Amino acid sequence: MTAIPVKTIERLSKYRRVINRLLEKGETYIFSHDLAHLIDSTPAQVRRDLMQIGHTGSPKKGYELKQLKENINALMDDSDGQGIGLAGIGYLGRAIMNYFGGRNPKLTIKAAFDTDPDKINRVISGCRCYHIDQIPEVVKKENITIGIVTVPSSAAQDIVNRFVRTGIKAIINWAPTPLQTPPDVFVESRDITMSIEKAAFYAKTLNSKKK
Amino acid sequence: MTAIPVKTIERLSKYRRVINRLLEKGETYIFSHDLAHLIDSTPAQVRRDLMQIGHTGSPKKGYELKQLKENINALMDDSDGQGIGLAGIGYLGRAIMNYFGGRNPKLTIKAAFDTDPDKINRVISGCRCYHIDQIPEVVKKENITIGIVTVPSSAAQDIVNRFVRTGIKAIINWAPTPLQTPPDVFVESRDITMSIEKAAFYAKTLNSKKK
DNA sequence: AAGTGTGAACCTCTTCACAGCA
DNA sequence: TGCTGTGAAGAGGTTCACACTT
Repeated sequence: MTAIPVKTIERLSKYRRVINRLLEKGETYIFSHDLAHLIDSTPAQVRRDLMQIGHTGSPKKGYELKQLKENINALMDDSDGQGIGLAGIGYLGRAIMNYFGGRNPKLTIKAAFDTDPDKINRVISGCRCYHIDQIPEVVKKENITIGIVTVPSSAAQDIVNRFVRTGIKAIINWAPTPLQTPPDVFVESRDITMSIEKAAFYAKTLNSKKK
Repeated sequence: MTAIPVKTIERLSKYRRVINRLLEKGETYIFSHDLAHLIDSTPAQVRRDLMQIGHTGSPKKGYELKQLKENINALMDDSDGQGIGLAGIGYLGRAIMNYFGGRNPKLTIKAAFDTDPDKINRVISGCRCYHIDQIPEVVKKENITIGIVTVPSSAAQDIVNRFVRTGIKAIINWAPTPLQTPPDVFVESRDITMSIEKAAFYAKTLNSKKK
């Protein structure tokens, strides 16, 4: 058996979100084409993804939602839960804290780090703030395994080095700069400038196509 | 000649950013392996990308930076400039306005839209705020061709419909919900939950690998 | 000698198409 | 009949490997 494709992992996160909504509404089964519609994908893609995680359905009723949710959880969640540490309490950091807080019971933002003395030791958006020098102790104490970087570009590499040194193995970087990390660290970069410039290019292209 | 791959467009945005920095430092030429290192890519990838846009270098000196910048601009920029409209003035909206303001001379956030009366007609992060009912007039007046959506999920589809109705052809969506759009509209979705859950999965996987 | 330009191989992911099943 | 499960084909993107250039 080969590893599950990255793109499938991404979609499993989306499936789970809509499945939770469906279960709350009292639904029990779903067909691949309906699930596909809800995450803006295709029926063949859904069937292929569920095949990857070994979930099977029936031609008559489709996929059983409760079981499917459990199968996705079993693959994606750590049974002990995982902590998240966020560095950089600006607008972007606060947006993420507000948005993500309490959304996933196995995944909690446990600590925010900054250098601004006005923020340290306060609780902002439900999250305790610490000085970045406290990263080693707090990461250990709170079982933090994921680091979020929302500091300015100039500070990003330093923060990442601190995270990596304490053993963090996955980083999400919103600073518009590439990072040096060891090969066994997963880095996801979300580059805002790049997104906007890409959209601008396609806006231009699509506009020039109209007759 | 076939179209330029999406991934190449993404990297061209990154090349341009580092080229601007190099030009400011007075550099004039660069080799593919050095440029690759700066955006965390490979020499073969750089040569392939520059081939796509018809830029050529010399074995002796590499690629001429000023000319390369101009070639990327010629492909990516609209000579008249393009306006951006942002809907949803929360933390995330402000983060984007602050970060992106003045960064690209051909690409300006011209207007922010919200429904909160306290924000309307004020200038926030250097950007004039309007009520969302004013989208049609402001989009026309300011030549807005790109829409950024940072409203809550429940409001996202309505905002997108308003943008699409005024002729906007490219949308960047930060709300964690799929959008219904006509096929000739480019949509880029930046799903924060998905990013974090993906990172959590790889954190778990990488941690269980250590002996 | 040390780089570029590029056909071809390779890899990853998506879609097709159809056998099998309830 | 209308779905699922899946081998095979296709599309898109990356890397290899080497002829060519200075």
